[in-house]
Amino acid sequence: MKARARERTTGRVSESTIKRLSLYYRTLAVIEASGQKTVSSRDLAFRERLTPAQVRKDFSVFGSFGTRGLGYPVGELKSRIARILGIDRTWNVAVFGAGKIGTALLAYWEFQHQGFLIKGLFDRDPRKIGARHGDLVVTDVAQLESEVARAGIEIVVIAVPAMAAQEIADRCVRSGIKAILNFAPVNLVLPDDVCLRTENMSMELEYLSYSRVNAGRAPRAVPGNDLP
Amino acid sequence: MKARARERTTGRVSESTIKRLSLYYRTLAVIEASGQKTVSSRDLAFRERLTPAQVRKDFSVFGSFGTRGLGYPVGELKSRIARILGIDRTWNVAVFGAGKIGTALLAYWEFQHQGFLIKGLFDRDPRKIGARHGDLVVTDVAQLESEVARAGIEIVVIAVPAMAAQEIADRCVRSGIKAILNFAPVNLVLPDDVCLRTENMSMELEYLSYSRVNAGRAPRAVPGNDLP
DNA sequence: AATTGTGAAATTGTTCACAGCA
DNA sequence: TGCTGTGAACAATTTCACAATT
Repeated sequence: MKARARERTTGRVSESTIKRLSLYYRTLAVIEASGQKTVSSRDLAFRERLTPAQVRKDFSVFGSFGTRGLGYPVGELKSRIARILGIDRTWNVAVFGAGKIGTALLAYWEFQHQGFLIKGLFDRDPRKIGARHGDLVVTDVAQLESEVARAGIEIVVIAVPAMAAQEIADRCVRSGIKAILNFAPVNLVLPDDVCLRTENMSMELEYLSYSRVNAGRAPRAVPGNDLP
Repeated sequence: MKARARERTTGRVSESTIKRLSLYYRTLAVIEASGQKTVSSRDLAFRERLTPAQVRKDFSVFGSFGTRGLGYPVGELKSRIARILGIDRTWNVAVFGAGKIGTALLAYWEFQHQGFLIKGLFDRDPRKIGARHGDLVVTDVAQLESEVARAGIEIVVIAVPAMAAQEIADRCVRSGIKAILNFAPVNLVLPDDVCLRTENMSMELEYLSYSRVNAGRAPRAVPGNDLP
């Protein structure tokens, strides 16, 4: 293949590849900050505890970004990944639920998630409505439909109690929302064209529990080498 | 195989099976609360958006729990899963970082995670040390080693800034901790026998972003998340 | 000499399809 | 009849290994 970096329009890309792209992106930011200009699949693999072949395969799905004998140009690789992930733009986000989780997310956001702009914070509780969090004011969830439209919300974070989550999700979907990040411990039922991710801390804790109980054999991603 | 429910001691169990067990567990609690006494693989599969064969395969890894023609006894299945996951006991947990994320976790915990008991909350900031959160008092992180030992901490949650996370993790590991749930946006480097899970909200948001940009063909999530 | 890009092989995970049992 | 348990078929993902390129 002619080596001028070419982006390929690919058919099916696996979820795991996309998740790893996200990891690479974060690590590339660190590498870029350190001043390093190129990075090899071996280097990146070592940092992520993956194999170099995996790293190359992940990138090759989208085309040829690297230079044989040299590696990948850090800055360019990073911006290509940003483009693939769709984070070379901003997204308007609304958070539903101004309780502990909702407000903790706001704090988390401050120094992270540059491209995901929180444009709305909603709650049902009259005692919370009107409260300020940074430059956001808690809005009555009754105004969900009008505010989602007005603020051009594209992604919704659900941080309300389990009981209320399905109703909020339904109303968001009816307002045209197609991407939901759910923190409520409940299986939301949504149309197939809505992308839903459920953040599930129980699952992670239970996985830790499982692996402690079955401590003899721990699950390992062995770092792998192409050549020493 | 003789049909008396028998637990099998299995060799390699996939991570995805364990994650799904966690999902089944949560759903079984809902089913149990509804009074339903048996559940079929078809029923469970429908609720989790999986295939019935997948559900049966997951259970069969650990033995035969069901009754042909009838399904699985809800209560018994639930407690078997609890045993497999190691949540038929309690675990002593410490949280490092009493900032927004750490304290949000505490609130989240209240009505969840019954078996994971928070026995310590630590921070470095003198203004936070001594503050009460429910029946926990923020302890100086200087006492990490002594408190981990005294309270019999087995699982650690890291909710400190990225800068400080590796140091905390190292000290925990030196104190004998073998299971860490990390909320700091950094790749921790730890010995192979320490089980580490990193909760990564960026990854989920970026996945949503990706699937909106590539909206033509909707993404199917993996176990752990939403769809098969 | 170093390192990518990629078919082919190996491995892992999922679904099928049906025997066997309540 | 209905539904589990499971080997065999199939599908997806990862790793290998090496030609191609700088």
